[in-house]
Amino acid sequence: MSRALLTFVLNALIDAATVAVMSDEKTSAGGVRARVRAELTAEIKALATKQLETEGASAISLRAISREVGMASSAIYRYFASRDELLTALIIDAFNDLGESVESADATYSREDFHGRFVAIAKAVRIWALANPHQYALIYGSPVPGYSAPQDTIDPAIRTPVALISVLVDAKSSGTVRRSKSQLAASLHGLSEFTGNSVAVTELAPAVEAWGEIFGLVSLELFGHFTNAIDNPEHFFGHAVDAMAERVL
Amino acid sequence: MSRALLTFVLNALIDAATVAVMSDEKTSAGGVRARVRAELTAEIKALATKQLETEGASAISLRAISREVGMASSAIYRYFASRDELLTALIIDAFNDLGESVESADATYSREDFHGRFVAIAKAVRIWALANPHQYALIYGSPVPGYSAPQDTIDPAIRTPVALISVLVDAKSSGTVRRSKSQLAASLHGLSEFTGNSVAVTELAPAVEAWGEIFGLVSLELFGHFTNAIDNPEHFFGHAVDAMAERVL
DNA sequence: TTCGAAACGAGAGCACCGCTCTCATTTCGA
DNA sequence: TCGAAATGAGAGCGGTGCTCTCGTTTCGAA
Repeated sequence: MSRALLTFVLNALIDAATVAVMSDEKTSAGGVRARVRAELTAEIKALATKQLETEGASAISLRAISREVGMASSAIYRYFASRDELLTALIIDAFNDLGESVESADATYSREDFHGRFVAIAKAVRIWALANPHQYALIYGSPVPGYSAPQDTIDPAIRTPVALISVLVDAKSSGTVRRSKSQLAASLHGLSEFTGNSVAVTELAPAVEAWGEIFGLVSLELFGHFTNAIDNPEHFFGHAVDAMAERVL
Repeated sequence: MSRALLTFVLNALIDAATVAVMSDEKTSAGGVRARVRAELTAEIKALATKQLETEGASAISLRAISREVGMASSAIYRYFASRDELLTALIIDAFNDLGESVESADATYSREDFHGRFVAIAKAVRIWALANPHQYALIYGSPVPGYSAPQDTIDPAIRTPVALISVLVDAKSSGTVRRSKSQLAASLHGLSEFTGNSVAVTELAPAVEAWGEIFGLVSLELFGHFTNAIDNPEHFFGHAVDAMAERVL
């Protein structure tokens, strides 16, 4: 059930990944030129990633990259039409990287160990965020002013919340799950349909709340809002995640 | 009890607000020059705020402001030593603005209506965030690369979480509050001391979790991570906040 | 195999940006 | 009164994203 869900999402985003970066894809054929173009595109992205990891997103400069790659600043625009497009590529990579970490953490637990899977996923998010703070800020921090997420980013983006909901779907298919008391039909209808209606809206609510709390706690810690307030964030996060799992499952 | 706590914090941040913006305060005396300097400083900040609200933080440009205020681009640096310093001033303003909204929402409920106060505070955060998205992103979004919050910002920053905890402190002083099961002494010791040890660490945990969830849900909604997932964020948020209040109080 | 179209790289240039330095002028306070 | 401090203007430095043009290279279809 959730396996099918996951595979569906995975396929979707593998498709998205192989799509060309420029608006009009020029990487179609397998000529020599196409290969060197792919290599250069990858090199540009790698340099941008290095800049991101060391100096942060705002330090990513197309001119600096063009200098490092050894070509004129104007030539870079043959590969990425704008700085925003480069940023979008990095965002997709970051979402996928986080998603992979989360999925492999999930995979280390028995499919029936719902509590273990839930906790593992949550902790994987935090660990990844601490290890890749700038990437985390890039995907979960404030979006740039007029930035509206391109279609290509949404499949990678939902990978992590989908992993979390999959645990719920699996738990639902092999037992009972807690359900919140309120009526939420109006709010979570779409999400319930996403699970093939296998999870009712009332059962979904605590999971969405938990996702909000996971994201909130990680962000608060990473962005420095817990300094001088919480002495041992890892310890506290572990406790909180435990409590969430009990609430959700 | 919490009243004292609040007044303490309030006084601290009023002090902070009257402190001069430049590192070496030049606004000491009451001469004509001092007055015009204060006016100009305010005008610069107002223009920056306008830019922030319309175009976002990244669009704030000292040169553009100097143009609008009608002076040379270099002269602006007599009032704010750097773009970062201007940003910091806006951050402090935003924290205080949010704090005021939260506190006045809190004040509309009877001091003994802990549930009502809790819900009101949480909803005030969301309402303010939706009304001031760029300000919210400025204070709760990704911090700029090497940005470490100046001392002046922390008092305004804790205003909102303090309001939330104050509800807990008040509830504690006039009844019982739920306590989480785990041992958290190592993590929340400092925060407990902040409440004058009137709230035990085990009682504090759900409140911090709730703060994380409030912040997480608002951020996810505001930054667009709920699009196509949650049909009625307001409705859902209301439900979630209710659940939180029951958990905390 | 030829040849035109597409892709490419370089260079110059535009309009910005944050920030610094110098220099003349104004204001203030001892 | 007079010197020191505060202020504003201007020029300038080094950087940014992005565009346009102009040769050159490569590719694929005729």
